[in-house]
Amino acid sequence: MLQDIFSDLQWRGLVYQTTNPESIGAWLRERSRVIYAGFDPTSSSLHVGNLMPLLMLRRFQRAGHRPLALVGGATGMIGDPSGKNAERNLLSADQLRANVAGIELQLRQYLEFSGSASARVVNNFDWISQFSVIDFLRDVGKHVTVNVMMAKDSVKNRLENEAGISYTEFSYMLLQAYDFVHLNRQFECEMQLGGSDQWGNITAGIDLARRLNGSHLQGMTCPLLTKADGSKMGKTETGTIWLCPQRTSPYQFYQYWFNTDDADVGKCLRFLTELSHDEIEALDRARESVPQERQSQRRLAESLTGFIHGPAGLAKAQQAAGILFGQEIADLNDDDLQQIFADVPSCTTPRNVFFESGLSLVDALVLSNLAKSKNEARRSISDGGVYVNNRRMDAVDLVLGREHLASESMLVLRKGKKNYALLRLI
RNA sequence: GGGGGGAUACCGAAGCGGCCAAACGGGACAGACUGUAAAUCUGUUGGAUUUAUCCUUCGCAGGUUCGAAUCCUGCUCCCCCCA
Repeated sequence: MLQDIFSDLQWRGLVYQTTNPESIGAWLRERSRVIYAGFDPTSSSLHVGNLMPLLMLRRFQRAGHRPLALVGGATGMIGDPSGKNAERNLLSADQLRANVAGIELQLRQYLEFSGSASARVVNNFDWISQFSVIDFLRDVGKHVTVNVMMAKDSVKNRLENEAGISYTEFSYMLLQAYDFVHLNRQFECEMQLGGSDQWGNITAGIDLARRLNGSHLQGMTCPLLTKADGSKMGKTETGTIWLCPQRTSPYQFYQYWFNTDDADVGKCLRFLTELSHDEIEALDRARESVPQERQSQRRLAESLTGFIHGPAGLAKAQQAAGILFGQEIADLNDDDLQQIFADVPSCTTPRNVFFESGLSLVDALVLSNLAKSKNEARRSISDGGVYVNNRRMDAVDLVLGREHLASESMLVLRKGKKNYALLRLI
């Protein structure tokens, strides 16, 4: 059951460059194709920058094609010069192995591995490591002229740059080109996807496959996911937004998308969700008429968090969002609180003293570093800026006791809108 | 080497014997408003406290004085001009 995926991709603005733009839609409708996209093991987790190719593979899979996710265990040892203006540091073999393992695990989680269009994850180390230098130079290198390689943007930019390009990174393109040839032979893979910076590598693969296999392969690139101000999506002042919950909690992930600028959210909905055209257009209109409701951002955050962290992760993120934005905290247990406030600093106080004589709110604020001095703590309280379990406390002489606990052994202090601290009894 | 100017709180900057914990501006922190935005408005901005008071702070160390950020002596550092 093939769906017309190409016109959907065009509608979403996801088609940047393709081989044979006028016939590729028909080519895709003809029969189920095997389609590949590569993932660099530069880290042990995928990040927001990998979402585009990952989601592209999923879209093709849903439309009835078979996705092939390639982890660059071999190419990662070399370093892709595309889109980089400086030579990369080489990763150690151990580091790389760990990264490959982490990424494979994630890919398995996000693609479908059963049914007629079941996905496959491959590692190019498996075939590239089999090559001897002589074989590689004779069988692959002989078919590519340096003239063509130097004309590719990824190389040209670096030749013009005074930092130059090492022979190692210069060779990268040949490895990726050979991957396509190999996947074509072994899995009948006929199409490669990538970001717009991958066009040179993709076409190199297509050329090589024509010479070595006599086959006519296809390529397609997506636009890069950038914000209206030109900066990259998926980075914050505090760093990269990762897909693994250990590095970026589902809550942080949800918040990242929820805070998307109005100017960017329409593009994100098209690029990163599988919502219907009707729904996306309805959200566009809602953003015009009732921007304050932030429907688009909410839907985007829900869709992506649900996809990456599952329904349970989404529910936790939403619960955390509600609580961190002022909902009163009650009837929770230690585990829930710990989850929600995972990123919030905590402090401790002895249980027996707390139960016997209590702890003054002023002392608690100083203890938790929410206030630098008792004076400052008092000031904040009388300003109305201090909350316990999200309920405003305006009595300067308040003493905290058993009745203020939010769960078995914790209570939540807050100063101002967003400064939280967890107080735990030990 | 000679002459002149300066060092004040998070930053800039006023104060030049008591009314100085120190004007004003920025920043920061709260509150209101708002769309988890921006702008705006209000309050706070050395420490302790029973909010009245005490303690510490105006480059460093001494001194004069009932009283010093303010006057005197020495020291350290910075800037400018002349050689």
